[in-house]
Amino acid sequence: MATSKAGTQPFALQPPQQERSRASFERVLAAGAALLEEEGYDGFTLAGVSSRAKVSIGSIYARVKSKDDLFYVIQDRFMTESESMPGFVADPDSYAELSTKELIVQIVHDVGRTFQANSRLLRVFMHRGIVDSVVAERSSRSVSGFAAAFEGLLLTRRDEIVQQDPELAVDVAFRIAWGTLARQIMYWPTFESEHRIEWDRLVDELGTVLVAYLLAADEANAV
Amino acid sequence: MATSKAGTQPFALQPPQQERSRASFERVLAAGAALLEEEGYDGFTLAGVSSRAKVSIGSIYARVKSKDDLFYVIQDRFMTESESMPGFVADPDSYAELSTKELIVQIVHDVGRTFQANSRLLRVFMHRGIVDSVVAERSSRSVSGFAAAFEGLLLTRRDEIVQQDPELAVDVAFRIAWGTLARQIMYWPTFESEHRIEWDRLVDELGTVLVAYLLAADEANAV
Amino acid sequence: MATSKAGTQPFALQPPQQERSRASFERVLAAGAALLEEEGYDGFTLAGVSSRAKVSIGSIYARVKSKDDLFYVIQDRFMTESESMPGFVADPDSYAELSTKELIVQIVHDVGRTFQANSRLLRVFMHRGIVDSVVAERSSRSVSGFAAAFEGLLLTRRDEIVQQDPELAVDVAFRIAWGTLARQIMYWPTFESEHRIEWDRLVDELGTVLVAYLLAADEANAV
Amino acid sequence: MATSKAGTQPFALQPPQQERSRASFERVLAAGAALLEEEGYDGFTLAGVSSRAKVSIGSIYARVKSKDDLFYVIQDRFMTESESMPGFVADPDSYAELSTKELIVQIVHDVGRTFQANSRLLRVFMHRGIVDSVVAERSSRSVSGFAAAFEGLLLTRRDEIVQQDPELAVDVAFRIAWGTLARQIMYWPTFESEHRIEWDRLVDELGTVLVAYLLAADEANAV
DNA sequence: GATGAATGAGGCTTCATTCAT
DNA sequence: AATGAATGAAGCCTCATTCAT
Repeated sequence: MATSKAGTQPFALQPPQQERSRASFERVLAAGAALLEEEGYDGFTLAGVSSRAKVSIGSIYARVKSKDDLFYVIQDRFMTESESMPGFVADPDSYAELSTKELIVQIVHDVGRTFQANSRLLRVFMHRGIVDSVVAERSSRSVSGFAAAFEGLLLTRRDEIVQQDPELAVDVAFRIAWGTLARQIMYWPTFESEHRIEWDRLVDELGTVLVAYLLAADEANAV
Repeated sequence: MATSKAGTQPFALQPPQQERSRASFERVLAAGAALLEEEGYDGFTLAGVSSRAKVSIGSIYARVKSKDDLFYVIQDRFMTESESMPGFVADPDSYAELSTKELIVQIVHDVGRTFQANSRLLRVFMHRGIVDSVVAERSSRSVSGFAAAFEGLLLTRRDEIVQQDPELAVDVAFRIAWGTLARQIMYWPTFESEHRIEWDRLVDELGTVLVAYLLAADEANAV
Repeated sequence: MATSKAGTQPFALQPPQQERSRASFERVLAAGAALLEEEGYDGFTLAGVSSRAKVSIGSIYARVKSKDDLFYVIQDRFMTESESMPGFVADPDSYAELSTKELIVQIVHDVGRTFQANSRLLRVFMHRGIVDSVVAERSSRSVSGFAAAFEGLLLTRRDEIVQQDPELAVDVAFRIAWGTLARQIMYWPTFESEHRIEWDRLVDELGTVLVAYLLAADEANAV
Repeated sequence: MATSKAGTQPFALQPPQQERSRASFERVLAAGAALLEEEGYDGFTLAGVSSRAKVSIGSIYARVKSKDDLFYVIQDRFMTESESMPGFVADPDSYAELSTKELIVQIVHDVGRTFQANSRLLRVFMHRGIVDSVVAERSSRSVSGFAAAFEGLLLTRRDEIVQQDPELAVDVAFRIAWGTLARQIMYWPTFESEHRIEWDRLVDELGTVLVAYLLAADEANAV
């Protein structure tokens, strides 16, 4: 079982007292993220981050308790960046005009776009999440936020949902969209079925699935 | 041994006087799998396997080219064990009597049971699959086999599938079932939505989703 | 300083009692020599010899005390093979007709041919000789035999040697021929001077040198 | 540092605050060289160097990419030390006054002295040179430099050389001197002929040989 | 006698973390 | 405060030698 690190307090130990210091830690985070993207977790060494950021290892340790801790901060940074969020989280109001069916399809597309845009880093977070419960917990928290937005948005159309328990249904709907696409990204480009359907097709089809589930099969097929 | 993968397959010596040797390598594989289950990939060290199996490191290397290779053999062994296969793969004929709706529900349950029974090892294979393409490839091949069985079974009821492209639909259905459940296992026990619905409930609901998608919403709701 | 193994008794521990056993040890020696030629000393492992000779490691150890010992036996075998000897050692009488100058030139050519024909193995023996005094001692003994033949042959023309101490002179002559050519072989194909003169040219020139030294410069130049 | 060989050259960090670090790496090089001298290449282990230099293994790896690389650096250091160079390389001008015959004799003595003073390390470099082409290449380059100096010096007296091709002749002369003496050092103290003439005698005689070859036998004998 | 599986010491290398400057 | 040199535990792998069968 992975070591349970829940409860550690990972954020910056000292409030940055100088601008220069803040900027250099910022470089550390950027360098770390870049390294993770380019070389995966195996290439993420403190020596590498230090030399890439042009910040000494000692300075990194002044801000962060351990390598794991640095990873957590990078993950945090990533998760709060707007580019890493699906559109329906960043700007839910703009979906008001859509029909429910269109809304579902649109939301699924947002999820798909998010995964494609961040696949490398997401893969690294999945990788570590399996082994480090702090990472898993944080990923989970972030995704829960997305789930809440997703579900909130759909529940504004609660009357149209045909399932008996709409709360449950939208939760399941989110898991399906997120889980299925996450899985493709994870082993990308190795797909697990012989039919190597393309990403866009899969995203479209996921829309169909959720429409069928939440609204009605008839509706789904009436394209 | 089922799947023969030239080049990465273990040595497979002659049985005669190697009986003792075969038994000791069997202990190595068991020890390795146990270590992986209990401590994850980080705990999987040659020293650990050696001492747990009571087999010297040198003996392990007599059968296997490298640590990675040992991992592959363990993976292979796991993938060809019947306990690691969903029921619909091991024994597809016994599903003939079921109605299509029952069949779908049953198949999804099979998938769910497989994940629950093997969650620890599956998590390790996912973990390594992200980083080691041989592992990913093998996992993928195994899952492809399940997908083929899944799809084959559903396509015997092709007439009842309402989607315009039944081949695509059953492929998507498999990805949804597999991907969603794999994802839950991956971060187990951390779920990504606030609603911590239990595993069985999710499996049930997945059945509903796929029935709605493949057959019709009406059917799905007529519980 | 390399471990001094002088005094160990390296030859076959047991007289071969059966023909079959003798033949199999013969295969061991051949396999060992082939391995040494093809892969150098680093590729000379007992596992390699055993599998190549199709003789078990245990059987090898029945004939030989250690890996070093096996090497010694192979070296011995090589040194007593006629192919590894210069012509003037194998058949000194056939040089009787030559003029002294021709004799010198011919002898040097013999040395050159010997080195070229056996360069790979000779290199291995040099390599080990630096580190293992038993190997050095044996090489030395073998070369001493060649030296004796060389010197004996030249001393039949003692009257023509212009140096004051003909015994010394022919000894030096041999060292020069042997040493210079051995050195080229050793680092072959890396030569140590910018002029990459070819082997044959060097051999010719060595003849000239020795004629000049032993007979007279005038004689040498009167080609 | 003299010869700059891009790619294989050590890191060469800035002097400032690395003074301590430079000193410790110096200790590493000294310990390595001492180990090589005392125990040969087999005794040259990182653990040995580390404990002898009182520098951690990790620190060694901060300066050097691998064990081989450390060896190269030691070799480089050795080759650029003035003590390892024959006098005619370090200070060719001081030979201007000598007669050509005296020059030849003196140069050969220089070579002899170089070999005697550095026999242990030279033996190690020969040993590795057989197996590691980088070592061979570097040795070769160093010796080529000596050869050039040797040949340059002799060619200032080109008119006195009786051989038809003076360039070739001095090249051969160098090979003979270097090769013959290198060979004696290699198997030191085992000589290959029964006459165990002493080193100095051999060096003297080599002088005679080269005088006879380059100038004339008469000259050589007129001692 | 022959076999070859088993042993395990010993070698190289990496990298998170510490701490003197 | 910042630096980056130093540490050394821990991991993987090889192969000569032994010994049960």
